This record gives sequence, structure tokens and C-alpha cells, in this order.
Amino acid sequence: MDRPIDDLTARARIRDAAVRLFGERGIEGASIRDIAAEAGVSSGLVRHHFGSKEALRDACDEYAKERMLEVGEELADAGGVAALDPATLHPRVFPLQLYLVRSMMDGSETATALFLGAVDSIEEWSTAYGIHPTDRRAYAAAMAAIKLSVFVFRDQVSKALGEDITTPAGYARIGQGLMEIFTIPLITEEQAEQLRKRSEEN
Amino acid sequence: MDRPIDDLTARARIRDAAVRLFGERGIEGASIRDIAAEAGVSSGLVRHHFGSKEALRDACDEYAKERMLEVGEELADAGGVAALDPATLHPRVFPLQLYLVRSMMDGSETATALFLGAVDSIEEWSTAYGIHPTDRRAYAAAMAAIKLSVFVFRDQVSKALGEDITTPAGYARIGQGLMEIFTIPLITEEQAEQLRKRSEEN
DNA sequence: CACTTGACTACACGATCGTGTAGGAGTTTG
DNA sequence: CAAACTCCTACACGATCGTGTAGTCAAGTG
Repeated sequence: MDRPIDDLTARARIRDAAVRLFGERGIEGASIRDIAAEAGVSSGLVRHHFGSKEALRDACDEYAKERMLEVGEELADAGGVAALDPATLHPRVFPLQLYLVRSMMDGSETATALFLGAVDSIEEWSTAYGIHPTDRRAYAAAMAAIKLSVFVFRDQVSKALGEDITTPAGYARIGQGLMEIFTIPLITEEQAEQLRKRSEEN
Repeated sequence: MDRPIDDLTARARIRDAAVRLFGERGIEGASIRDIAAEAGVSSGLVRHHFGSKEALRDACDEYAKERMLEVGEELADAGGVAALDPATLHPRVFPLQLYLVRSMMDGSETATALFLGAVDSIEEWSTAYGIHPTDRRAYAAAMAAIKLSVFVFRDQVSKALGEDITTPAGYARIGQGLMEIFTIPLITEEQAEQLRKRSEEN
């Protein structure tokens, strides 16, 4: 494990259980009692350590945020095109992604801030990379949403592939599918221009 | 309105309210009483017409499915590249998309079947269109997930854009951002090939 | 007229939720 | 040694959930 030693305390087990259950079932779908049972403690201890469900979610937000930023820095060190390689996005971030998506959908400001930060990063990156979309902000926002989409629809995507995408193999497979969407141009610039004009007429 | 005359009955109002609230708050987040209040009826009438919350959701699934397939046929008649134009995807399908995404995340088989059907369609279309991804199924699944991603993260995307994407203008803007992701190749075929080899080594 | 039927409401039920309270067990601290 | 503190459990509370039951009202129908 790459975690600090004191991270096996009951408090940490509760937080890990919360991240997992919140991510799988959504915030409303996972009760304090479910989380306590998953962590092997009483429901009262959850309250003792975190105060309330809302505070527990805040703690999970902060934890997931820090861990994701750690991974982000690792990827930044790797640098360049390699950062797009799905296999380097190790499955250890999967539970965190699932949680953050759920938390975001539930209105978490921390998770939303992470999303906005990602949009900013993509915007800067696309500029440095020499890409010139019509609306850079919209382009970056769409790309940020895309990166999370397979987490939201993991059950459906797994079913479509006949392979669980929570496994490294399945994750690599759908990751490659995503990559090739970025790789293969679907329509030419001329066709795109036509569409832009047509939509402006409406 | 393009609806049948008898579609303004209390039953229809309940179903419309359910689609709206389920889509906005999720299945668990919208109670029978909320839906009844939104439709301006008693909670008992919801049960009278639909029997249970589960049955109400099934009815919403079926309704949303039929309406979406209607739109799908309209788009098929329009044909070709025009089907990618975000402005032709009229905002009237927005509540239905929101609902179906939520229902899908809640494990709806009807909604999941719609997703799988979309993957099939994209697979066939990409073949006819002359696209040759490494893993066509994964490519199609990723693209299907992508098309729904902006609905899931509508709040975050709206915040990133500083513009509500549930409005036709915002919808067209993010739709164009999506389109340009499909248009502008990010990495060359050679780079993609390198990534494929590298991921196979792991 | 009496009778049936369907739309609709009011109200009560058990279950489950987040939360609050009281207290036990073990360690630290004066 | 005793007081204080932390970790932890057991249990009860009000609220809200989906659901069940009884009954009102209006529109046919014989």
C-alpha cells in the first residue's frame, strides 16, 4: 500500500468505505449505517469522527481531491502525449473518479472546482498544443465531460463491450476507444464549417 | 403541442412531472409526494394510476424511449452529417435525455437497452462511414457515452461556460465543442500506434 | 331511481433515514 | 490513584419514505 501507516484507523476505514459506497450508489443511495457496516464499525462512530453525513462527504471530497491531484502531478511529470495513455491512468484512481462524479452530480463545490480546474488545464494545454477550436472554452468543457463519461456509464459500457471496464484490461480497452475518437477526424473542416453556418441561421 | 389530445390528463401530468423530477434529482431524490405536488394532485393518485414507484419509472422509461425513438427517426430522415448538428437536436429532448441518463444510472433495463442500441447504430454507421478503429465496439461505446456526458455534467459544463446549456444557445455552443473534438485529430496515427504498443507491454 | 365504475383525496402503517444521547472500555495525564 | 480524554457502541428520537386502506365525488348505465 502506498498509504501512510496511520491510514488504517477506523476513521480511515470509514472514509474509504464512504468513498466506495457513495461512488457506487450515489450520495443518497448510501446510508450512514451502510457505510458503518462496510467499515466494520457502529453507525455512531461515523458521527463521532465526521459529525454529519454532509461533513463526511466534505471529508471524502477533500481526500479524493488530494489523491487525484497527486496523480495529476505524477502524470504531469510523465508529460506529453503519454498522459493520454489509458494504461498509465492506473485503476487505483477508479474509485476516486466514481466518487467525484457522484459527488459532482450531487452538487459538491469541491468536485465542481476540480472539474473547472480540469477545463482550465485543457484550455491551456490545447493552446500550447496548437489546436484552434472555434470556441476554446466549449471545446475544453466538452473534453473534460468526455473524460468522465465512461465512469458514469461504466455498467452500460461494460455491457456493450461484454467486458468489465473496472478491470485494467477493460479499462485499457475503452481508453483506447476514447483515444481513437480524439485521433480519427470524423468530418472535414469544410463540413464542420457548413454545420456552423447552418446552426447560426436558426 | 405535438401531443395527443388526451395527454393533458392527470395521468399524463404525473408522468411528465416524474420525468422532470427524476431527471433533475435522480430516482431516489424525487419522492412520490414531490411528483404529486409538481403535478398538482394527491400522492394517492400517483399510486392509483401507476401502482408503485417502480411501475411509475417503468412507465417513464417507456414514454421516454418512444419519444426518443420518434426523434431518432426524424433525424434519420434528415440523414447524413446533418444528424450531427447540435441545433437540429431540438431542446425538447433535453428532459428526456436527463431522465434516461438518471434511469440508466439507477439500473433501468429499458434505458440500458437504448444505450446498447445506440452503440449498435454507431458501430454500423462508423463502418458505412469508412472509419476503421482498432476496436470498433470500444470506439462505438465510447462515442455513445460521450454523447450523454454533457447531460450528466450540465451544471458543471454550464458553470465552465458561464452559460446555461439547457438553453438552445448554450446547447448549440457545447454541441459545437463536442463536434470539434470529433473534427480535430489530437494525435497522429503514428503516435496512437506507439501508445497502443506501450499499453500492450504492461 | 338504484347501481357500478373510475378518478381522486385523506389518512394511517411500518421501515428507514440522519441525528441525538448516554455510557462503557482503554489510555493518558495530573 | 483518580480525573480527563478518546474511541467506540447501544439505543431512542423525529422526519420522511413507499405503500396500504377507506371513502368521496361525478359520470354513466340498467
